[in-house]
Amino acid sequence: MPKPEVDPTVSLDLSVDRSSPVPLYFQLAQQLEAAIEHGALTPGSLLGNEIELAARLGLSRPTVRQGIQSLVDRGLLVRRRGVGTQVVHSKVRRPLELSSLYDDLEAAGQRPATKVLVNTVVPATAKVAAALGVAEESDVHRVERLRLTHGEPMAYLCNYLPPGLVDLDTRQLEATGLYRLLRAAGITLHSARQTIGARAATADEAERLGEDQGAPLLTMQRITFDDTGRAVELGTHTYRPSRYSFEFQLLVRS
Amino acid sequence: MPKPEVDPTVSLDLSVDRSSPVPLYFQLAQQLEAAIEHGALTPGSLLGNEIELAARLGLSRPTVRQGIQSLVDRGLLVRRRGVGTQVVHSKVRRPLELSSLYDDLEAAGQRPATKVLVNTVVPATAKVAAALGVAEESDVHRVERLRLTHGEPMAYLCNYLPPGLVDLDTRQLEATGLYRLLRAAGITLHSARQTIGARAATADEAERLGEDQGAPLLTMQRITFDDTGRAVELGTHTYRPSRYSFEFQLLVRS
DNA sequence: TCAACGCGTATGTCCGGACAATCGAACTAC
DNA sequence: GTAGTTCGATTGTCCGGACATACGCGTTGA
Repeated sequence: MPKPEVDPTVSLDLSVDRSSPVPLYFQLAQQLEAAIEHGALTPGSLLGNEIELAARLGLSRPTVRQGIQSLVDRGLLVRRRGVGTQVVHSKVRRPLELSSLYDDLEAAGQRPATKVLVNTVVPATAKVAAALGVAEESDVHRVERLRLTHGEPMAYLCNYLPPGLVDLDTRQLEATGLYRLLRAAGITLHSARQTIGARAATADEAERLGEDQGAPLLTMQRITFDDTGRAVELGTHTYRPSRYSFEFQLLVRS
Repeated sequence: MPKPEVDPTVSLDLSVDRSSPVPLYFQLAQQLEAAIEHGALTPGSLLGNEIELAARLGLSRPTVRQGIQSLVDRGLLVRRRGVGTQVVHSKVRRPLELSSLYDDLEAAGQRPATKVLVNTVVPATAKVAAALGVAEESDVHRVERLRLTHGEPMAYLCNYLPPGLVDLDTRQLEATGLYRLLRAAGITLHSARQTIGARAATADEAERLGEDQGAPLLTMQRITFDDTGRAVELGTHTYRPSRYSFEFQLLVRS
């Protein structure tokens, strides 16, 4: 008879600090995530039922459920009625977030450099005005930047922002990403609408990015909204495909 | 004095059916979503506090919160402590889901056509074996398809699947999408890892898609996992950028 | 005039319990 | 041996309440 197929129920030592300002369900979620990351909770292993887990931690079941649910929402755990909660196999880790190119690169340890080519105020064209929800011909910020890694150009970024939102200092733009400036200005980013495509480089684009005319470029257009629904940024970016591609994880909305 | 900036608190007639098998919180969520879609709840309007809403519906506050939370998770509502819950402005609607090209096109009313070029079993190369988590040289399905819209080729799709998962009938593959076949086979899709890039077309690719050699192509690689963590599909797709681009919405994970 | 304070209000967190729905496996009957 | 049934285990849904926390705004004080 072969060895049983059922994954073992793992029992690990969890604890919560009731004097901490961190919510209890969040403490639990953090510890579970750490246990998964660290390997204490192996893929496929069952988590043990919620009732007993709550008793062991001195928490109520709703609190335990809330903690588990947050990890389910992020794809780390799967619940099955009548079976239990188990750790998902494989490298299912960080799902897609709304992030800036700068943060992505920095997270990858690339130390990106930015060169601001243009930082002015211009009258909005019809398309820009429609995207940002402002009047045509009204003033908007226009920022053009070149993003470099290892001294080589990687992307050309053109952004429009409505006026009065944030102070666009060229030095700050070169030291950090646009999203950080927006967040630092008290803007709560909420969502974005993106389009990713490809096309051949024009002469100008080729020149800027160090490619040949007609070379394939990866393009991305994005409108970002804050939590009041205002459009706070319109970006038109072109990337050198040899140096950049979009990687992300998707979760099924169940 | 200008007219007040505060958005009005909208009161609409909601009701739940306790004899329905549909969960109460879900009924509430559906009705709220319908009200938003229909325009009864206008962007920016407050939803009214949860306590009173619960009382009006004869529900408990946790149930009402669960219903509201599901819409918050989908980006339709925003909660503010001390303020209330309000409808998000703008066209922030469907966030990114794990979907198939076929479903996307059909949802857009395109009626896609599929031509199966290859449908065989081949020994797995090192890369395919690593992606699918099977032994090198073991048998895997290989499917090559051409996706057409309006009689014109739009994408070339090459997929590998582990054996024994699903019966890959060529006729079915031409009538529907691969994801539907997987779901119909009882497989619960969970997540996918994607990479989107661009490159110049090779002679073969140009031939297949009706482009010139060296023309820019949009590329997508995807490994799809089911809820047990198994890799169930590896896809390598190339798209004609003049006929297809990736559009989606991102939500900030707060 | 303007800044600091306090209050009301709404959501955030947490509790303890109850019953229903579903899954898997052991058991039973044919 | 096989198919159908029963049953235990576990999550799903729902309730009613309690206190904490943060935001907006009016009031107060300098």
